[in-house]
Amino acid sequence: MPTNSIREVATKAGVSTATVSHVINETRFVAENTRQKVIHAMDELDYTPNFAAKTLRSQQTFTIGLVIPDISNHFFTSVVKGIEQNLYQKGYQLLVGNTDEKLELEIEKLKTFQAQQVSGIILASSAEHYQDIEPYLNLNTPIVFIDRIPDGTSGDYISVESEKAVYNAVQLLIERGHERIGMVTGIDTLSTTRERINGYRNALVHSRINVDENLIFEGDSKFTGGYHAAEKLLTQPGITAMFVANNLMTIGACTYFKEYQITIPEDIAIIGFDDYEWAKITDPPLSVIKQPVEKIGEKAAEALLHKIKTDDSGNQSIRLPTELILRESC
Amino acid sequence: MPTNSIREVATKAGVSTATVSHVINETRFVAENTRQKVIHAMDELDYTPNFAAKTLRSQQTFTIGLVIPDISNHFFTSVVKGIEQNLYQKGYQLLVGNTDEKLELEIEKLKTFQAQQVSGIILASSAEHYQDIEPYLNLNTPIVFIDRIPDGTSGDYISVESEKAVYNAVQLLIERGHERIGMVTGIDTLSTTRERINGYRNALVHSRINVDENLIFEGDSKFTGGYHAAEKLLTQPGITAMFVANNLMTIGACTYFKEYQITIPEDIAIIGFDDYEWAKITDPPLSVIKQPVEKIGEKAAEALLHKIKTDDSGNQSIRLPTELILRESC
DNA sequence: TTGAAAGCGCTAACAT
DNA sequence: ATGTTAGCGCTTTCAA
Repeated sequence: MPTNSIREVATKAGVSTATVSHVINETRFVAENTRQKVIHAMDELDYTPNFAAKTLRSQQTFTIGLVIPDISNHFFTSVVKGIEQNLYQKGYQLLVGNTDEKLELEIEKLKTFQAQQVSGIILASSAEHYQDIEPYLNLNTPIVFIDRIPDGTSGDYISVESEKAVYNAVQLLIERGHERIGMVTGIDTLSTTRERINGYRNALVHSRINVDENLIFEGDSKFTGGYHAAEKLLTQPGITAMFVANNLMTIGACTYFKEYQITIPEDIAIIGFDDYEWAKITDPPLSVIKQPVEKIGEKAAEALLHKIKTDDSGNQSIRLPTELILRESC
Repeated sequence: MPTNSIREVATKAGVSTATVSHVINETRFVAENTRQKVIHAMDELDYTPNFAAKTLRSQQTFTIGLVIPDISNHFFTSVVKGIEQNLYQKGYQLLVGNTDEKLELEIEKLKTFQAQQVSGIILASSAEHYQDIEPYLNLNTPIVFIDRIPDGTSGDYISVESEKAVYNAVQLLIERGHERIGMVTGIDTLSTTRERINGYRNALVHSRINVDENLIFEGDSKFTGGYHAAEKLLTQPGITAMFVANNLMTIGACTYFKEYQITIPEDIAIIGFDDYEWAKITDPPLSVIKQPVEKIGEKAAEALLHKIKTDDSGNQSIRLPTELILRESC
C-alpha cells in the first residue's frame, strides 16, 4: 500500500492540506465543487488517514479499552458484542484485555490502556473495594463499570437488578413448596455475589424460613465450583432445591447431578443465572434468570461515549431489569 | 495527569531528548550515571511515553487487529482467549472487530486496522475467494488466517483437519449402521463448509453409499439455520442420522427435535461440531468433534509474532488435529 | 558518550 | 471560501 498522506491528496486535488482535513472531518465549510475534487483525489489515491498522526495532533485516540475477567464466558462476550457494535458505529475502536479474574492483571491492563491514552474504559472489575483500583485510575479517563461494582465505586455503572432477580427466583421456589434451598454463589468478594446472596436471604426471611448457612456454598464462578458445590450441598439433609448464581457453575452442578443420576427437578430443583440457546436442550431444560446481555453492552458504550463527549460528570448509572424464565428444572 | 513529554524529562535530567529516548528503548549505549539521572527524572515526573507519537514516528504500534465473524460464538471467543494471553505476554495489544459474517464489514474493519497501522492482523474471513479481500490487504502488514481459509489464500493460516474429522465422524455413523445420513452445513461460501462437505461425501463414497443431495442442507451457521435444517431433513424418507457442522446449528437442530419430541439417538442420531461444557448435560449428551480452540489462538499469535519479527515470508501454516468425543447422541 | 534537529501526518489558529 | 504553517511527542541521522 503506497501509504499516501494528506499532502498528496492536497496536491492532487489542487488544494491545501487544510481543506482536505476539513473535508474529511467536516469541520468547516468547503464548496461542493472543491469537496468533490478532494473526495475524488482521495478515491484515486486510495487514501486512508494516518491514525497515529491524528491522535498525536488531536490528543484523541478514539479507542476504548475493555477490561473483563473472562473473555470466553458467554455472558461477557455477549456484552462485548453490544459494546463493539455501538462503538464502531460511532468511529471508536475496541481494545480488549482479559484478567482471568486476577486483580493484578486487571491493574496492569488498566495501566497499559491509560498509557495509550484510550478515550475511555469499560471495566468489569474483580476488585472488592474501589480503593483497590483507585490509585491506578487516571481521573481524566472516563470509565464505566459493568456487571460488578466494587464497594465504594463513585463512577457510572451499568448493571442488573440482581438482588431483586434472585429474590424473585427464590420466592418462586418457596411458593412451589421448597424450604431447604441451597445457594451456590460466585467469588465472595464480588459485588454481584453479595447482591445475589442478599436476594436469597431476603426471600427466605420474607417467608419466615430460617437461613441455614450450611446451605450457602461459595463456588469459584467456574465449572468446577458448581460441580463441587452440588456435591457438597447434596450432603445437607432435606435439601430439595438450589439456586446457582452464574452460568458456568450451573453447568457444573448439572453435570454432577447427571453423573450421579440425581434427577432434576424431582430430586432437586434448580434455577440458574444467565440464559443461552443451549439452556433449552439440557436435561431438563433449565429455568434461569435472564440478563439483557447485549443491552448491558450498548448502554455501557452509550454512557461512556456520553461522558467522553460532554465531559459531564453526572451519573449515568443504570440497573437493567432481568427476566425469570421458567422451563422444567424447577 | 500532567502529561509530561520526553522534553521535560530531558530538561529535568539535564540531557537531550535523544538520550532519554535511548534510555527508554535501550537503543544505544548510555553511561550508567546518565541513565540513572534519566530514570530518576522519569520517576519524579511520573512519565509515560506518548504512544501516538511513538507510533507516528516509528511506524510501529505493537497492536494486533483481530477480525472475527461472531464474537459471541464460543468457538471464536475461546480462540480469542488463546490469542490474548499469548500477545499480552509479549507486549502487544489486541484490537477486536466483529463482522457479523458480513464481507463489507470485514473489509471496513480490515481497512481501519491497517489505517491504524496495526503490527499484524489475525483474520477469520467470510470471503469465499482470496481475491475478494486481497485489494484491501496491505502487503506489509503481516496477516494470519484462522479457521476459514479463503480460496487461493497465499498467506499463513492456522486451522484444523476438518475434512478428516468429518470423514471419521460420518464413518462412525456408517459403522453403527446408518446409511441415510443428513448433513447440515454452514454458510456455503466458507472453506470450512467445503471441507466438511468433502469429508462427508468421501466417507459415504468410501462405503459405497450413494450421496443423496437432498440430504445436504445449507444452514446459516446460526441457531435458526440448524433449526430449519432439522425440520427439512426430517421430511426425507429413511433418514436416521445427521451430522451438523457447527455448534450453534447443533443447538438449533436439537431444539427442533425436542420441540417435536423426536428422540435422539433412537429417532435420529446426531454428531455435532465443537465441544463445550454444556454438551455433557444436554438431552442426551452430545457426541461431537472437538477442536483445540485455545491452541488455535496460541498458534495464531505465535505465527503472527514470528512474521512480524523476522519478516520471514516462510509459511507457518498448521492444521491442528481434532478429537471425536462420543457421548450418547449417536 | 552525547546532542541538535529534521520530520512522521495531521489539525487548527491565523491569514487572506 | 480557502491557504499557510506551527507544532503535537517522539525517533534517529548526522555531527561532535
